[in-house]
Amino acid sequence: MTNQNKYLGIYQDLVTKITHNIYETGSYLPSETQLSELYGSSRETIRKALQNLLTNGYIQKIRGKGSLVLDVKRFVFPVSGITSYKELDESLQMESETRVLQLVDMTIPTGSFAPESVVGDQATFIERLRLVKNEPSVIDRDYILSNIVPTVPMAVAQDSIYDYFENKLGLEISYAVKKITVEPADPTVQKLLDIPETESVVVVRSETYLQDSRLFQITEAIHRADRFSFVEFARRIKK
Amino acid sequence: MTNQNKYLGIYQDLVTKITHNIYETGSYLPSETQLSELYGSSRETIRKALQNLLTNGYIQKIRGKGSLVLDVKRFVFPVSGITSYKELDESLQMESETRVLQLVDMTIPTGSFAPESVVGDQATFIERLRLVKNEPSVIDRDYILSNIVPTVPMAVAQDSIYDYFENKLGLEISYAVKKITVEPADPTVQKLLDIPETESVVVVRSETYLQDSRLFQITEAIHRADRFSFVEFARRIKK
DNA sequence: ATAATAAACCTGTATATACAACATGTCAAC
DNA sequence: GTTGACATGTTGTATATACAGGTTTATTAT
Repeated sequence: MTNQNKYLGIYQDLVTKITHNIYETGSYLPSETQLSELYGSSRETIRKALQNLLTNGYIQKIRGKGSLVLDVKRFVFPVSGITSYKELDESLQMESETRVLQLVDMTIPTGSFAPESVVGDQATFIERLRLVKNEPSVIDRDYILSNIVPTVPMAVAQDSIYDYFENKLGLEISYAVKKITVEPADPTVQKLLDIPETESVVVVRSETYLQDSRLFQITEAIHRADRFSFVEFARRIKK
Repeated sequence: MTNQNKYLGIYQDLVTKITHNIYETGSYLPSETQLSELYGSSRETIRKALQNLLTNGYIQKIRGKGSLVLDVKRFVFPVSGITSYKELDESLQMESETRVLQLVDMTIPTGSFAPESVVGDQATFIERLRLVKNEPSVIDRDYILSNIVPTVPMAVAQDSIYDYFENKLGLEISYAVKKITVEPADPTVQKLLDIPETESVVVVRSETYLQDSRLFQITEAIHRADRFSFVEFARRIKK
């Protein structure tokens, strides 16, 4: 339970304190030296934790003043980051339901949304329909590469595949590349999402990689356009 | 010209070497100690530069092995990060043209896309049409708050407002919150973007802040859905 | 030959120190 | 009263050291 990493533990503690309004929006965190005394660590360790808060949009550091708590996390993060549906569901309490439509082992065919590099590879294909407040909202289609995850139990597809990967299999999910486009809905999608003809859908295609940079999951998420909302926090890179 | 910050200079040097394939995709960067010798710096300074490469998706660090150069930046970044249209245009050479439709001083009205907190404030309103390959693609609507930027010359609106803000006015643009939705196009938009009725558009609304956390720009970018593409690089946050 | 061990190299974490740069309040000089 | 100099507290940068933990290669023992 206790975290291995000091600075990650401090980061998480600060996040919960910010989200629980113990440190309020618009106010400043204790100074780095104060925090280092509070947590019994060096200032550098505190700075690593704060760096994490910074890149995730929790604070803005202002030289000579301190770390300002931002009012940004009030936003909801429907697609941003790498967050599983289960985690979103829990954090937003959005009354969602998941229906597993397909769960089959197959070789990845050409012409699918998967990249060329994995065509012909063995994978578990999962198709799921997500309903929010009993309304169909998203179709999730996943290829899980079998050389990394040999088999995906039905109960896992119904529940949370990320929890299974990380906590049962010990995989370290690290990063993903996501591409968002707007496309016309094909008849299958129209029917599943209960939308009229000519209606467009938002398609989020992503490739997810492990800590050692092995590709292990390819996903296509098809959203009803009227229910789609994506919030991004971005920092400007100095030139 | 010479950068003040050692680690930022190293970061930029590594970025250009990666984008110019001096360090090739799939290969490893020199080790941290080697880099520190190369750049005449301490290992910690190198690590700060690498941390920047990591969060921006250029490399993946693998413990015991090294910093792997990722094949991710091949993607195009049409909306991601805080990048001005001018910068995108230059980096992608996308043959774009900008037409300034409006440039007026006004007070921000209620019912606009700007948040409540700035309604009634003085601002410069800029409306621009972006054409790519002579096709209308995006409508940009900006409120630039007058208490920070008193006036925006026409030539600047035509060229690059970010360059003006940063290099002429010395403003430090720091972060932005962006929200992406899909909405039906109103008749004005339909006409400007030359799209049929019932067609949807992608709307990116953003608030941009300075280093001291003052809000200074509110933007609404309306994209033709068929030309819209958004690529995100995301890292998973450990729980 | 094979397997275990050791060495060498890599990144990850934690600490300590020093100084630069910015913000703010205090106090003296004018 | 205003200004200016200074002290203090804050974050930013750069350096150095030590050890933990993972990877690879070489060596040694069997």
